[in-house]
Amino acid sequence: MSDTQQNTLQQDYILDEQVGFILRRASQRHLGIFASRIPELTPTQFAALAKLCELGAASQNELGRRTAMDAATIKGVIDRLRRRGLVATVKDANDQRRLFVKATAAGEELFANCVEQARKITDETLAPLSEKERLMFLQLLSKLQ
Amino acid sequence: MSDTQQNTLQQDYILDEQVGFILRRASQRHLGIFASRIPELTPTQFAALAKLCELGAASQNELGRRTAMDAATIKGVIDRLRRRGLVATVKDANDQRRLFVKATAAGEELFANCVEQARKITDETLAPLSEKERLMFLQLLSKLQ
DNA sequence: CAAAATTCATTAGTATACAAATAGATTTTG
DNA sequence: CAAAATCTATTTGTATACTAATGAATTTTG
Repeated sequence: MSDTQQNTLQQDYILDEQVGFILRRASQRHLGIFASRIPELTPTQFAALAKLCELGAASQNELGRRTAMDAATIKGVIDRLRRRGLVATVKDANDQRRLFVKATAAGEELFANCVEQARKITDETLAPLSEKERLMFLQLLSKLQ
Repeated sequence: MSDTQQNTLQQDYILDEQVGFILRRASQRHLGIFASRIPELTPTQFAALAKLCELGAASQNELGRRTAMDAATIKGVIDRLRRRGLVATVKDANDQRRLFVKATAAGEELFANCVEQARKITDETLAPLSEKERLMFLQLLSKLQ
């Protein structure tokens, strides 16, 4: 009876043990590491720039899809990168709907200068794990995408 | 020489393999699952309510600390929960700086009604993993908080 | 005890994130 | 080919998240 009552109020639901909560905390820690190592770009800005350097160029929405950002989000990210002269946009002549985006020389240079820190961000994020654990973790996390 | 040039431009940095990017994608997937199962609360609102039901009551900042939200964030979350009558706030008589927060009867009832779905959210998030993998994953993820 | 340091809550500003609606351009289809 | 469907980018609105600054209250310290 008292067990039933306790469950009605508390239900044995421990927030700190839920995967969503721990996922959020791990993300926060990672974002903190990122901000301390690459203060001039946010993780999403860096992702857009990195993917752009990887692809060469892409339409705005296509870039959003490749970096897991919806149309509204990628628009803001590209606007801010363009304002800083790190990317340039042109209307696609073949398809008037598309906005063609590419990294500028300054954007490519900034990306190149950040890559080393980006690798350290990955290392530092995974630092609490052994080499074996890192591989296992990345393998399991990848399944949850 | 061509190898050096390629590295200068591309640097072998594959965004999709970085832990931060995969972490963000896994979070996005989890948030989608959450929204589909508990549309009446955001994950942070649910976290605040759950922690409040777990603790009984707390000051606003204390609740923020317990749910990994900074002062500015928890303020917004509590404001929105209060507007909907799910929590109530009172000035702490013993410490005039503190704002005492507790769940209302409606808040406790909503939490109780959501707990079952919350468990399913955890299950669905981890569904791509076997039982063994889930334990391993949670153990490793917890180290990265 | 008084000054200094800390804590608490609030505010303003910036940056994701996503839903929903819109308008124009392109593709698909009947 | 014309209508329907889809795609692209934009806009609006809401909700985290964090930084930095502020003022009021409390605690610590010399």
